[in-house]
Amino acid sequence: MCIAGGRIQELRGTGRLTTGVMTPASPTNEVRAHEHLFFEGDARDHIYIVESGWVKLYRTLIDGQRQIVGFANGGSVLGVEADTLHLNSCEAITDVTMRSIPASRLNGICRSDPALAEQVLRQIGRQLGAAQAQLATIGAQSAEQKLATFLLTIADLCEESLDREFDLPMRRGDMAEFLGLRLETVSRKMTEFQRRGWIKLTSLYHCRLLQRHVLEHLAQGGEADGAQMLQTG
Amino acid sequence: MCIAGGRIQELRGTGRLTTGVMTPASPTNEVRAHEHLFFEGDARDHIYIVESGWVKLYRTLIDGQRQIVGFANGGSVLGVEADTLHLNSCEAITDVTMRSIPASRLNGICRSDPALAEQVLRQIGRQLGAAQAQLATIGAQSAEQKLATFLLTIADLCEESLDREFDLPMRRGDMAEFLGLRLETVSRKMTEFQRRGWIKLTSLYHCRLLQRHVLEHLAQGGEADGAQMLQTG
DNA sequence: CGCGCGGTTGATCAACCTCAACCCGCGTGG
DNA sequence: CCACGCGGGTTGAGGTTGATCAACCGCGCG
Repeated sequence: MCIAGGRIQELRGTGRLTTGVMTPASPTNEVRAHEHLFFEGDARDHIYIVESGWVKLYRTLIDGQRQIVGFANGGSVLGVEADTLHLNSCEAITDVTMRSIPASRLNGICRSDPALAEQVLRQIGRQLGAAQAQLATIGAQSAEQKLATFLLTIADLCEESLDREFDLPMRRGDMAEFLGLRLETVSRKMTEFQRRGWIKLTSLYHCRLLQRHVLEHLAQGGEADGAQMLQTG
Repeated sequence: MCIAGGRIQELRGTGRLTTGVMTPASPTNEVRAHEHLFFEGDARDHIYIVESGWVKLYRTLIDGQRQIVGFANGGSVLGVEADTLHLNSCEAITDVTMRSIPASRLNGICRSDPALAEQVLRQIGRQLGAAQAQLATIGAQSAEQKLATFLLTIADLCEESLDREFDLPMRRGDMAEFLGLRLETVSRKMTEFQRRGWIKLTSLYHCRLLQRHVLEHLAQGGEADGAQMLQTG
């Protein structure tokens, strides 16, 4: 099913942690768009579970280059990769609500709250798989293929709503930093996709898939100029 | 400490699961170099814990491109990213011994074996951090920087033994597929590193670091031609 | 109005890929 | 013993992709 053309599974809403699992006392925090939940190097005194909204996780190299290592929405667990210090920075890209769990409660969590522990375990496994899929995308695909993969992922995410139409919750620069490209390249490819009739951008942040099969072919490693896809052009 | 120039922490031997944690009944399997433990798409009826030796985890795109998503040695847990089917193929690159845990025992593992469960939790967190570090390397660094990062990672791994001297347990092609490069590029950069006096290859699979600080500078995003590093040349 | 931010577009360039030849060590078999 | 092929690696020439640098657009806002 999900072969190596891999989608970013952490973007999916499936398997999310239900609030019912949480102990009633877990506090709910709210964070506004563009605020940071934590920075790389901060002490990790909590882990967080996103309830609604979107955040981006990223790392910064000393030369200023950034790499977004994941986007996360409802159900995702943040901060589990860290031991004592956060390894990523985390910034809300929309308004966000989340629950926080003190790091101290992680010790012995299996005994104290086995249901939560197993949910967390499953969720980390999912995130690991997503990170690996993203490795395959960044490491082995062309700019065109990366963008096709990315758009399909976001589209799948929103297929609960109107088919083939969805919001892109991040800017061009975020997409570029996620895919290991420059924002100019993302911009060029987006317009190219549109010019070829594969997608339609109704606004900068809203997209409609016109030729989903072409994108799927690309995302799985196919060429853009195959004759078999011109039949519908 | 480990800022974004990120090393592949899963390569480190630290934090490995001790056999004492395992229930005595866990069977030990042996696998010879170049044999597969499992393939992408196989049913995941076990997870595995590596005891000794090295394996590579990889995904294959339909056009034949491969991406190695991680190398694993003693202490690593394999198969946790999967739900019902393995998402990666896993091949031994040296002779390997490992223990297997039936997938059925994962349900309720927190109750039945909380010590093991928490070790697995920590280990997956580590692997997730490693995958994210690798994302930053692949997505945001040049070929030169990627190779410097990679060599330092392997070197750190072996710093238990003779300082600055270590084995590369994989071939050029594996390094390339891990770093998102072509093997010709890896080969070229390796000889270039050697020509510049940064490393010395005593054999194809044995390396000695002569100018560790130069590699560190590169790995953190620095330039190769800075004057400040020629003082020791 | 002027400015800044985010995005688009164009021209140029270099890093890396591609394809091909070649080297070397090794095992095999005539 | 040598010829041969093979796997893994290195090296070279040339092409392409995507980065770089710069100009420009549209919009919102002080």
